Amino acid sequence: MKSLVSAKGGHTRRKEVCMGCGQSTFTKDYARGERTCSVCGLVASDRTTDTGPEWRAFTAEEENARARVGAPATYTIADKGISTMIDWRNRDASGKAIKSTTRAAMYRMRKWHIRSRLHSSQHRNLSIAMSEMHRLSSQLGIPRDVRETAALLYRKALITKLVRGRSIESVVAASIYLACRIHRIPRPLDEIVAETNVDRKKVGYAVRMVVSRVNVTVPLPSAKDLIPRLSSDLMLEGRTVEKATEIINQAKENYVTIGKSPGGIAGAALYIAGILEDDRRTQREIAHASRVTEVTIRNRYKELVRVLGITIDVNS
DNA sequence: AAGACGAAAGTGGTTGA
DNA sequence: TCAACAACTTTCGTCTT
Repeated sequence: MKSLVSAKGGHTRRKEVCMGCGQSTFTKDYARGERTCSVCGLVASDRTTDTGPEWRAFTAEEENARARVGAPATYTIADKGISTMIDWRNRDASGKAIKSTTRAAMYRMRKWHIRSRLHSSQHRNLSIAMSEMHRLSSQLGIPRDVRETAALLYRKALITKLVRGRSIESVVAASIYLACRIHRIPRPLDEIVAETNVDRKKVGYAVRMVVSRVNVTVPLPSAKDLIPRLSSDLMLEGRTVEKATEIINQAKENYVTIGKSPGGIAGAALYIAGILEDDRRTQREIAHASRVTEVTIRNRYKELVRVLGITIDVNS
């Protein structure tokens, strides 16, 4: 995790070298308002900017009521009533006739002006939804092609009058969730819901509605799809990932994956692969990354070892 | 001290009447 | 709509490294 963050930083301007140890890893401590070097502990500055909210909230309702961030929805609602109108008369401000060349340009401008305006309530809805979708998918780091699928799903849902009586946000969240699954990069529903202001149940219901009413086949999340994400979170090596994939394939052939949570299977496969390839992670680390408990990892791993007849070399 | 193990009781979601 | 059910979680004590 830490090294991922530091590896990402392409901002050379912001890079600061610690005067104490010569390395450049600083962490902010908001509780004390200090920036300290995480290697040697030198306090770099004692005036940290707290980027968090200045309010406190004790319930989800309060959180929703007080949060001031979110989609700048007002800018996308229709034209916000401040757009310019282009007159149809071919006269300039003083009433003189406009030159023919200018007239042709005016004609094109009018055409596109009208086309760009939002006509029906559906367009209006779509406009709001798309801005929300943009916000949510950016927040979650959803790739472009998946966004396209999500947008398409939403449009289909809108046509089948599915959004009526439901919040736009919940259907948007559902579309993104399903698009991720279609593209075989499943995200846990909770992760998506966490970035919205709607409750989980409503999003879950919207997911069901979209699946049943919109004509799409959504593959069930499989353990194999989770491997890339998990292994990058755990910073495992290539051969370990390959081994884990192999284990999952074998597990599928032996029908031990049915009815089990994909996270558990993927985690267990990575755990075994880690031991076999000498690229070991603790059960706790894996459990945390794959969003199941250590116990589940243990159970799946025991089961996989038993069914697949893998012998674990203990002295490693 | 940290990690692994497993038992037992509790929880949320699916299935079938 | 409700109860049964399997999978999974939580909790906790014990053993191993």
